[in-house]
Order: sequence, then C-alpha cells, then structure tokens
Amino acid sequence: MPKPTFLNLSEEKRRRFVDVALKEFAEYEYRAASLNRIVAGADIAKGSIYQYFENKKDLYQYLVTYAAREKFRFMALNLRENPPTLKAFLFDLFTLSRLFDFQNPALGKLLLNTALEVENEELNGFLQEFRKLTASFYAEFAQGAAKRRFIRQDIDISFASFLLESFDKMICQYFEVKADRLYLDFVLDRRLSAEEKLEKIKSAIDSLVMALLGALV
Amino acid sequence: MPKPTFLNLSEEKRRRFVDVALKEFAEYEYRAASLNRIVAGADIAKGSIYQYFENKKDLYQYLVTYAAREKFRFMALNLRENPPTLKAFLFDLFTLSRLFDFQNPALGKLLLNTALEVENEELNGFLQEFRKLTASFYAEFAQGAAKRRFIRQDIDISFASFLLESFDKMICQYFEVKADRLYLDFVLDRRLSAEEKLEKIKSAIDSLVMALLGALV
Amino acid sequence: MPKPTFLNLSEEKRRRFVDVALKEFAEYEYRAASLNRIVAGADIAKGSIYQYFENKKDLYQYLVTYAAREKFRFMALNLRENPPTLKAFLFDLFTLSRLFDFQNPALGKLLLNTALEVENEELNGFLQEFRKLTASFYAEFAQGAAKRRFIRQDIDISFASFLLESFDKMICQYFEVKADRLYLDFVLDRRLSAEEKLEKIKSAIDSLVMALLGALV
Amino acid sequence: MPKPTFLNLSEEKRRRFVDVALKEFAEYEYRAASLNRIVAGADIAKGSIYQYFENKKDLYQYLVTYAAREKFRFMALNLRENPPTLKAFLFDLFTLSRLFDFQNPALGKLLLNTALEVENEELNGFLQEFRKLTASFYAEFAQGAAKRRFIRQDIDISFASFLLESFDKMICQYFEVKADRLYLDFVLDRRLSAEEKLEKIKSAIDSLVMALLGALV
DNA sequence: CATGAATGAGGCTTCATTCAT
DNA sequence: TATGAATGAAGCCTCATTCAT
Repeated sequence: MPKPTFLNLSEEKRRRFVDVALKEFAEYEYRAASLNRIVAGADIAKGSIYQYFENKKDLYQYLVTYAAREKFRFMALNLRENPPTLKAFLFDLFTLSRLFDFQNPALGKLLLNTALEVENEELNGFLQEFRKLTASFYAEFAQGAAKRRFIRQDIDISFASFLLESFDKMICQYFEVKADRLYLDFVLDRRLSAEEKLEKIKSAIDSLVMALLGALV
Repeated sequence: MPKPTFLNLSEEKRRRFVDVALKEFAEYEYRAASLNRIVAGADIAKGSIYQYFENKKDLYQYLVTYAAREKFRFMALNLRENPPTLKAFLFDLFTLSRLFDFQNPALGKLLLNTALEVENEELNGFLQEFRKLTASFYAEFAQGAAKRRFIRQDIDISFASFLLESFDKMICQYFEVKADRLYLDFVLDRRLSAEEKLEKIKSAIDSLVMALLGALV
Repeated sequence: MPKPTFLNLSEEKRRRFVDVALKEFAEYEYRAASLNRIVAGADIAKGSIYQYFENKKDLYQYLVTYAAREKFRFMALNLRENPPTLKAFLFDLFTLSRLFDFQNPALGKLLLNTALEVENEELNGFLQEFRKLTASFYAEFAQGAAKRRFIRQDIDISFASFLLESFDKMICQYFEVKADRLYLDFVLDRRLSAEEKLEKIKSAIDSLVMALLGALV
Repeated sequence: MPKPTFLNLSEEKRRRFVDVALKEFAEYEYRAASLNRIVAGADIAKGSIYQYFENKKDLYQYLVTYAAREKFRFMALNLRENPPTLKAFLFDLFTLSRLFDFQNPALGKLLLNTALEVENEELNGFLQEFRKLTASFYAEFAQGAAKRRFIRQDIDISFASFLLESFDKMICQYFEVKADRLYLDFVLDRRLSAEEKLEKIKSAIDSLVMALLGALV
C-alpha cells in the first residue's frame, strides 16, 4: 500500500507518477518493468519512489488493484439494470469490458498482463489475491444473471462466474486470431475511435456470446 | 534454430543440456530464466551455449517448439480413431492433454508459460508463430470432429479449434479455482501418481466438456 | 552535543526519541544504524533529528556518552565503600557491571558496540575520546583499590585501571566461549531474570577475578 | 570459498586482486568495505568479482581465513621449540604476533577488525566459526606450555588459551593507551622499521607478560 | 520549531554476450 | 569445437542530509 507520502502528494504530481508507472507496467510484465524508467519518465529522483511505496512489488500491487477497481466500477456503473435477455446481458458485459480497454488502454493492458503473470516467488500471494478479487467481481455479475433466472439451475454460480471471466478474455484472443493482429496494438491504435473499435470487435463478441449461451442455458 | 554444432553433440550431452534448459524455462518465464544457471546446471562451458544456439531467444524457440511438437505427437498418437460421441472425444482430448502434463511436467509447464508470455519486443514474432503452431494442432482435432459431424454446421472450424484450445487451458484454471491450489504445484506433486491426478482433475474436465458441448452442438 | 531544541523537548518526547535511538545503535553498529528507522520508530519528522542534533555522529556521541555516564554512575553508587579484600572488590565491580547490562540491555550493548567500533574517518576523534572517558572511570576504581593498598606498589595506576577495564570485557567473552552462546543474546534472554543471569555468569567472573588477583598482588 | 575461476587466475592477477581486497577490508569494517572500491582499485570489471566469489561475504570469509592461517603459520614456524621459561615463551609469542602485524599490516589489521566485528545477521555463523578457529590456534600454544608444566595444574587449557588470546590483543590496546596513538597507525608508520617498532612496543609486552605470569603460575 | 518530500550517490548483485586461447 | 574469464550495463534498494513550507 502507498505510504502517506504518496497520498500527500499534489494531485498533479501523483497523477503524473501514476500515469508513467501504469504505462510501464502495461508495456512490460512485472519483472521486465523498470523502476529506473519510471523515475526517468516521471522526472523524479530515484529515491522518491521509495518514499511513495515500500518497493517494486508494493507499487505494482497498488497499480493493479487500482486498475481492477476502476474497471469494475466502470462496468457496474454502465450495465443496464434490467437486461431483457441473457444474450443482451452478456453482450453488454463484454462490450463494456472492451470499451473500458479502449478508453483506458494502460489500465486495461495492465490487467491483462497481470492475468497472464506466471506465479513466482516474489509476487506469489498477491497474484492469488488478485485472482480472487477479479473472480469476486465476475461473481457479482453472475449472481445478477442467476437472480433473473437467466442461467440453468444446475450450474453453480462459481462456475458461471468462471465462464464469464474466461470468455471475457477469450474475446480478445479470438479477435487476435481473426484479425491476425495483437489485441493490444489494436487497443492502442490511434487511427480508430473507441466506437470504431467496438464495431470491429463486435463479431468476436457475438461469436463468444453465442457459445457461452449454449453453455449456460 | 540450433546450429549444426548442437546436432553433432553426443546424444547424452545434448539430452542433459536440453533437460536442464527445459527445467529452467519451465520454472522461470523467459526474462527471468538464466543462461548462467543453465550452463551451471548442465555443466557446460558458458561459451558453448553460443556454439549451439544463436542466443537466448533462439534456444527458447527451439525448446518451446520441441515441447509443442512432443505434446501434440503424444495426443495424436493416443487419441481414439473413432470416438463414439463428441463428448467422449472431448473428454479424451482434454484428459490426454492433462496426462501429458503429468508425465512431462517440464514440457507441460513450459508450454503453459509460453502461452502466458506477454508480447514484447524481444520475443515478438515468435510468440505469434507459436500461437499459430498450437492453433494448427487444435485445428486438426477440430477437423476430425467436424468430419464426424460432431459439430454444428454453422460453426466454422477455426472457431471450433479456438474453443478447443481455450477450453483446454480453462480446465487448468478451473481446477485452480476449485482446488484453491496452483495447477503447476499440483502437476509437480510427488505424492500423487498420474492416475490419481487424473482422478482429481476429472470433475473440472467434466464441467468444461459439458459447457463446450453446449457451445458446439 | 544536542542542540537547545532537543533540551526544550517535552520529557516524554525526548525520552521516546532517546529510547528508540538507543535501541537502534544497540542493535546495529554505527554505520549500519539507520536514522530512517529511528525517525520511523520514534514517530518524529525526518527533519527533526537535525533540529536536535548536528548529524548522525553528533547523535551517536550523545547517546554513547550518556550510556557511559549512566553505567558508571550506577556502579559507583552501588559499590561497597569499604570492601574487605581486593577479591571482594573485584567481584563486586564486575558483578555490578554485568548487572547493569542485564537491567539496561540497550545501554549495555551500545557501550559494548562502541568499544568494538573500528577507528574510521567519520568517527575518528570521538572513539579516542570515548576510550579516555571509560578509562578515567576505571581509573577511579583502580585509585580506590590502590588507596586501600590492595594492589602491589610497583604496579602503576594506569596499568591497573587498564587491566580492570580489559578484564571486565573479558568476562563477557569468556562467558561466550564457555556457554557457546553470544553474551548479547544472553543479556536479552527474557526467560531469565537478572538474578538468574548473574548466577550463570558467576563462574566466568570467578575465573577472571582469580586471574586478575594473580596479576595485581 | 573462491570459485574455480579465481583459482585459475594468473598468479599476478590473483595477487593484485587479493592485495587490493585485503587493504579494503583492513581499512574498513565489513559493512563499510566497498566492492566498488575494490574493483576500481584492482582495475577489473564489476562483474568479475562474482566470477571469483559468491558474494561479498564469501570474499570476506576467504580473506579472513587466509589471514588467520598465514598469521598462525608464521607464529608456529618461528616459535622456539624449547623455550626455557614461561616468561620467555610468552614474550616470544606476543613478539611474533606483533612482528607479523608489522610485516603484514593488511593481514594483521584485517584480523583485528574481524575480532572486533559485531555479530550481525549477515556475517553470523562465520564470526563464530572464525572465533573458534583462532581459539584453536591459541589452544595449541597453550597446550605446548602446559606440556612443559609451565602452567599451574588447576588452570584448564581452555582458560589458559583464552587468556593467551586476550592478552595478545591487550598488548595492542595497552600500547595505544601509553603511546596515545592508534596501534594501527603505528603499524603503518613508514618511518619506523619492524625492529624499531618492536623496540617501542616491548615495554607493553613486558607489562602484560608479567601480569599474565601472575595469572598463570 | 516542525514537517516530510526530494535528493542522488552509492550499495550489492545478475545478466547475456564476447573473444582470446 | 570448447572453454571460461571479462565485460559493463542495468537491476532494486538504502542512505544521510537538505530545504521549502
């Protein structure tokens, strides 16, 4: 967790630091991310980073947790309260997930990186915690769908929630296969607006929504 | 690709080197894997590695490709020629995939690591290539199922193959969620035989086979 | 020497600061002791330390001098005025020295650390001063013994005082050898009361008192 | 322990490295000694040090053990086989110890530093080992004196050996008190030959030999 | 007088790769 | 073809001290 020093920072300075750090961890996996590059990019002294956070891992945890919260706040906020059908619900869910990525590429990519992070001694513990956190978010969505009797009764919530999370990621991967292009390059593509990107990824969402429907009902 | 020097190596020396290198890249992701540790473990000269391979990436590519080929050779070899149903076919497929992991932990883990590897400048190109390679293997399996009319006609092969691959990975993840235990620790658990491990992971396979059936038929 | 700011501090704040600082310099040698840890532990501002003292060395000098004065005040206060024999006198002296350590572990350990500190550019000057200070204390004890004609006439006071000081330290070392245990761990051992500790170290005191008697009479 | 790489080094290069490293650890205590200064002084690459030794501690252990062995080899070699009296024996012993310091200032100082090193987590274990090693050397000397019946029967060997070691160090300290000068500056004083130094320290040796005689017979 | 953020030098260590033998 | 010493950049982190508020 951030030290008080970090929280006392001026809004502007804190924002600049967080932006730079997010981009670093979005571009590189944990081990490859460099604190040196961050301090250089944020134009602060090398020692300062340790005034803000305990160490590299601490900074990483903060950023990842922040990103996860932001993403799920965004999704929860924008989901329709009463989707007419499961299909509509899933479509909305996955679309919002992509929209968040398009609007916040660094946050989105960081979350994807973290999901891919291989267990290792240094991060261990945190990754498990992170996975439980994201699972709990998807569980909420699954809960909502279950309440509306959208989901077959014999499927338990934890499995449904697991499927939601998995299919969310699969959309990006399927897009990569079909477009023969890295999802993350696509996310960062400045020539396309968020809406245009949604348009292009729509068919991948459709395919996986259909598949998931088959699995859930 | 290995240099001729590598191919001229005595069977025994080459095997030892490959074993040690596989274990290193299985234990650590690409960046964290250390050539220093490999040469120490394989008891060869530091320079030798560069007699055998161009550089770290070259060695990595060789090992990963080797592992992928081994795994799919094993699966193709052991799959029933004429499975009675799609369900049986899927169950066999996923079971063999797990069995390979249990019998060849280093190869299995290396492949999982590679699948999780984040795109980066150094590896770029290869990871895409790798993904196409594995996709092509799964495409073969999908092809087989399609020929037997196991799959709905409106689903195209590339999508089916994508689902096969995704669900194969999801089994490991779902196991982690349910057993609250890392799949890879489970794979390496010496107290259990391969058969006992299959027994324990069977229900995760079942769940995902059922879900995939819903998506495919 | 402390700045006026330090002396104007509230009793409670000064005490807390001194306690924490003593523990730090007792646990780590001068170089390894960290002002960062002290301010964190004493819960004061980083800058405050420089309002109280000139710098790290200044703080160290204050603490060490304080500790030395405390120890010798304690010993002088508790020594019998008219010991019957040299043997009794030495035994009392060394016993009190240990008792002080047991009752004030931080002060005792700090003094031991300081005695072991290697001359170096930064501390130079002070260490010599410190050694003269402690020597002067032991000289007083030696003086007392000489007055009572406890010591052979041909032995000069400065040599006797040097022997007193050396043997005082030797007791700790000899205890370490015999008990195969660090004196300082022993001092901090919470399972033993001060009296029990005295009991355990008594034989080391005895041995060295006997040896010193041989040297002095 | 040194890595093979170190042992394979050319005599000249190894000597230069050891010389520089010895001087560094002789001038500074363990923590204050700087590998950076060593590599700069020995004019080698920063990484090279880790080709030779595991880490800083490993290097330190090697140097200290080397120094201890050298010193005691020197003393054992030059001690008279049949000293006429205990007094002569002690005088020889302590004189040789000083002579070694004068002829090998870096080694001598390193040993003194190590004897003063405060227990700390990083070195712990080694310091105890070191103390047992030096104790075993002095025990041999004590043994020799006991065999000749130089020592009172009721004094056990381990105590006698402890006294030998302690008095050996005390000579340096007593010299400091009397000459009001650091022993180590004295050792390094280029204006005096080893013989002249022996002459100047003789009276300190005499005083302590006399005191020790009183304690031992 | 107190605060606490900023500083940047310096600490030890690991790394992939090169190249002379 | 094998060897293994050399390289030096880069890694993370800690430190005592300063200074604007």
